[in-house]
Amino acid sequence: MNTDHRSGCPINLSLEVFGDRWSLIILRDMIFGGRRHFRELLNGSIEGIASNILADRLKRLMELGMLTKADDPSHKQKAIYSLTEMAISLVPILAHLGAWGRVWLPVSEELSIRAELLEKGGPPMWEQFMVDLRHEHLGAPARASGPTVRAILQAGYEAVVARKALAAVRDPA
Amino acid sequence: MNTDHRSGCPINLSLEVFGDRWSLIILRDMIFGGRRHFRELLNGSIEGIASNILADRLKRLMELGMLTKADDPSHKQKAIYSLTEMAISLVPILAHLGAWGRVWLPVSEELSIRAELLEKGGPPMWEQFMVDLRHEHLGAPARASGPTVRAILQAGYEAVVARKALAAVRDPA
DNA sequence: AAATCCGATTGCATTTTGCAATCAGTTGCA
DNA sequence: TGCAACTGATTGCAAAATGCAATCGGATTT
Repeated sequence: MNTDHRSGCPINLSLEVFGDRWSLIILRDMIFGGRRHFRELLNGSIEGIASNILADRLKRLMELGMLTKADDPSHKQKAIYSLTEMAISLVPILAHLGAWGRVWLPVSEELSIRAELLEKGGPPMWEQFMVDLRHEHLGAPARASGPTVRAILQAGYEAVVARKALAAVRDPA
Repeated sequence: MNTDHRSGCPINLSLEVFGDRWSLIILRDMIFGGRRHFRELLNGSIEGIASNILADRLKRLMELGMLTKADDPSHKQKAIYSLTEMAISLVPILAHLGAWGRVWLPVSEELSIRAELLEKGGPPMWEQFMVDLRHEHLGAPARASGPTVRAILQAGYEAVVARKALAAVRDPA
């Protein structure tokens, strides 16, 4: 059980889990981007993770109980990574982190619209999102009605992108 | 403005601020431990930070706008580090992080009692705590009445330590 | 006058990271 | 059938970060 921790402080132990530059990025892409495969995570993240780091972090997150891995039945070579409840319960923290970053850091509009929507939706929206994720990743029952939270966030993102593209056409720099 | 960031994503930018093993530990010790001096931070943290890392992180956090440094008037050699609003507004995130760690990680009872109290106090208690911190670090007005939140957390900690010591006396292993 | 405390700094070995190339097996398509 | 593209990784290597111990010059305490 006690495998070499610096201290039993909750904040310290949390840092030992994702106190690095990539683990939370991977979880972000799985949670908000819906990515489930190695290549999706490798090519999909804007930040450009290296494949050896990705492999290492996926392994680590699995050992920590944040992810599981299964064979993709439709594709003998593909592996599907799933979030565990431990990872899904990070949603409120990611929402707070996004809100904090929006206030204090030089975020871009496109990439912070999701954080803004999630902040406005508040804890009820986070809870809906977690239900969606449990459905996707743990096989739990889906919500009865309405679009998924990820679809809502994605729609907001696309609206911003479209609006900026339109503005660029109208007013070429 | 744009000084070499991996992306404008709020979560990524947040990770660039404290996505390492020490920055949040230092902020934790300042926020919850009330430490203001280099030596207090050096000797006070259970995890045992090295002096060169501490010096580097203090400098970094100052450059990022999370801390300020001032001369201690009572001691020509001492420097006092203060939290900025940017750092104080991390309190809700630290509270969530502590709550998450308490559920999913092998925390020790002594070191997680603060997180437990903060969780039970909820957002109203966090807000009180932030008012206290603004008073301590920014010279803002103090709350009119009642003990500081840190004093409450500290009392809880000491109660646990005392209870465990008593149990050890009564039942020597 | 001596010892201790102050916020660091230095040197050095170890570990982690970043990057590019590569791997063997699987799949899709001509 | 042949072959290119794609699958989840692995390897080698240079650069950066970390951990650790010793040390610094000045200030304060005893």
